[in-house]
Amino acid sequence: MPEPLPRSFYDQSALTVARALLGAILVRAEPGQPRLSGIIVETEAYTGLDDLASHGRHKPTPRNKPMWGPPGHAYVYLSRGMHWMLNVVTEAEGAPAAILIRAIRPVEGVELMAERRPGRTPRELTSGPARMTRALNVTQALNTVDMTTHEAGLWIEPGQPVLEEQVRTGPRVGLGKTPEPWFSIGWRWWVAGDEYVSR
DNA sequence: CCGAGGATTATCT
DNA sequence: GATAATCCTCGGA
Repeated sequence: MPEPLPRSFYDQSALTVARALLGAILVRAEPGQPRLSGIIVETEAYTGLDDLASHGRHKPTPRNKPMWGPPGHAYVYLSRGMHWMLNVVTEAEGAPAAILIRAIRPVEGVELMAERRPGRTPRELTSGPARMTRALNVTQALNTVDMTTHEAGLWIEPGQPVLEEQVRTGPRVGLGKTPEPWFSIGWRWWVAGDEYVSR
């Protein structure tokens, strides 16, 4: 069984990590359940410094504090009062930055994912940040856990590298009234033509 | 197929 | 009190 990506992987620029995560395998292992996994096909980078779209744009608060924490840990928060979002913290401790994992292509445990997403087509199982967390049972309970070990049942393994010619970038999704240039900057990465990419 | 609007609640101003 | 790194349903074509 491959080892989780190490802390040094996440201790890089958020932009570098967001690109490098394409093709990696997100793994969810819960006691008494079959292992769930999928290939990461869509990511978004949020840096704190001057990024007016990022939760790390201001001071640390109870919610966004994990973004300042050590790289390789999870940052999970509730969006719109009902959807859990999964991020991986990047860059050195003290620098607020994280990657939002927006979509995966299911590999292992598709049956269980389907059970958790009743009435959905296969494509709808994990083709969006909240769809994915629902299929993988990622909730608040996983906020701040270390994703560089097997301990918490959530980690990322190396996968098949995605070639540069298959990578696309574009504006991040759902930013509302975020001002330019942050609204349109190409900090969303996805695999060209993959049906599991959101929208 | 497509766009509009509602759901639902923690979080921050 | 307003907002939110979203998803789903429904109505119209």
